[in-house]
Amino acid sequence: MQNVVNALWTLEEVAERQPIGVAELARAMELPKSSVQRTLVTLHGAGWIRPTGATPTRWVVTTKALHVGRHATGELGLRDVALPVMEDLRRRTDETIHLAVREGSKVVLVERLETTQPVRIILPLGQNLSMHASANGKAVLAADPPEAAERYIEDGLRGFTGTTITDPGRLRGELADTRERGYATNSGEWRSDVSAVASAVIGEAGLPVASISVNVPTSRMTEDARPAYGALVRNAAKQISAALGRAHEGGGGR
Amino acid sequence: MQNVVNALWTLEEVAERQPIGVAELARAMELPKSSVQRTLVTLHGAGWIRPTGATPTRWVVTTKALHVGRHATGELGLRDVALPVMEDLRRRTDETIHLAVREGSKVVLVERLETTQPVRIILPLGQNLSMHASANGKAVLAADPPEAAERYIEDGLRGFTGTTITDPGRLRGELADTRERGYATNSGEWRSDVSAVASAVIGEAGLPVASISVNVPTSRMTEDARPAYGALVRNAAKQISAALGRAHEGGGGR
DNA sequence: TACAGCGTGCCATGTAACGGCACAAGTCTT
DNA sequence: AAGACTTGTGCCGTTACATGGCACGCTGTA
Repeated sequence: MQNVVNALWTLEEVAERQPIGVAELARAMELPKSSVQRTLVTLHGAGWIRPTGATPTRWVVTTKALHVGRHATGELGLRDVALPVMEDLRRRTDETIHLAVREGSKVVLVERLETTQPVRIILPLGQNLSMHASANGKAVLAADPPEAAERYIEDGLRGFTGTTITDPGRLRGELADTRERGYATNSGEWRSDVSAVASAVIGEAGLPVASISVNVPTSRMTEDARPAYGALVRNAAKQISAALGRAHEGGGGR
Repeated sequence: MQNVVNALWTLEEVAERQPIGVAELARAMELPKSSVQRTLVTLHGAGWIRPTGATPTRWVVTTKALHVGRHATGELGLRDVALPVMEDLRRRTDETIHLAVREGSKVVLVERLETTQPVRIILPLGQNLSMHASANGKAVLAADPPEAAERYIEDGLRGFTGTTITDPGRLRGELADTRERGYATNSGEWRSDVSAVASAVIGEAGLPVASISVNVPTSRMTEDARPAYGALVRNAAKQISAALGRAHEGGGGR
């Protein structure tokens, strides 16, 4: 099914480069122009992309992908279970709450509630989070079996800011601290002006399936606030984990 | 490219019914089991779905669709332009702000900022909004050329709550009021406990490309608040429209 | 005026998608 | 406890259909 793979690839490229035309896209993908053209028409027919209306024809993605993507919360019903807990957490902290799901060796942002306070950056849903330079990533890594964490560490730890942990030994220590405390921290290790605390959500298999975090501008993250937020986020994660387990026991499904 | 169409359809069905196995999916889609099986493996290879790990194999969608979908804001750079305005609007109102884009005869939620106040429902991104029973929809419809609105009206106006406008004449009057005021309203016409005011974002072609709204629990939407919020949302939409125009004039390109 | 870029459409070739079928493993029923 | 059902997976001959080179009409530029 090579053509399906090509079609999906084309879709991704359109999303990345939109608005874009046939010729430019074919050049970028190093594919015959007529093949790309046929694929674009097909994707349009299926409702995944649409022409902008301009001449020459430029293509952009539709919201079809969003429709599909909103189901991408990993565990069944994770969003429904997590949202009330996230709301409560935001009410108590008035800071930005993130929910990220584990996917292979990645952690992806799938839901968020924003603070009303002025804040520097708003991350788009679907954002990939670093495994070793984000609180959510470290929370998941700490809840993983040690072999999995080691495998990740061996791939190398990329630096983002001056405080990013790039030394394997220091990261191992940090993960041990995380396990002891019950929550992970991030002090401007990915973006220097963003700090956070996070705690992993444990699925029925005993493995981390998601993570919830409180995100705070580094300037507001005092040494008093950190453990307080940590305790809150730890309890929130525990609540969600318990609710997930119950959903599987009870007659939840259909 | 029938197989591509089938593959995309399969992806949608997996999203809708996840977690689901081959046999059940094949039955639901009335397609040969082996074809569905091959498609699932292909989608997995391309990274759009993944097995849950359970036996028998159940499939769920990955966050790939989210990655693609976050680019689906219609106009180039709409999100970047709109977010600061939305933040300002939320700061002034402390209510939930929605950004929706126009797509054919649909209006789809693509960005939101939540209030800190307790609220009934949080809509997921990608949610389809009604054209005649939501403030965002009516704002777009009012900014459309009259023929387009008439074409929509002729398809019939579905009722959702007791206050939904299902009479074509009343809707025409409402749209005229909207044009005069510069903002559309919704008084529990889709969900009885949600009211809103909205105003359309006009693209460079002079047509509505998006809409921004302030959403309030019906109990908090007093007769005093409505025009105040209306003026705010009208100005916000005007700001975004102007910024979009400028982006196209200036060297905003890459 | 000539040229180079664009999007679009055609068509003979040959690849690879199709789907019926069979099998192994597991689950519920009797 | 043993059959009668599921389930997911893999094979393989046939032929449908995806492929990509090519040519056309168009627009903006040199």
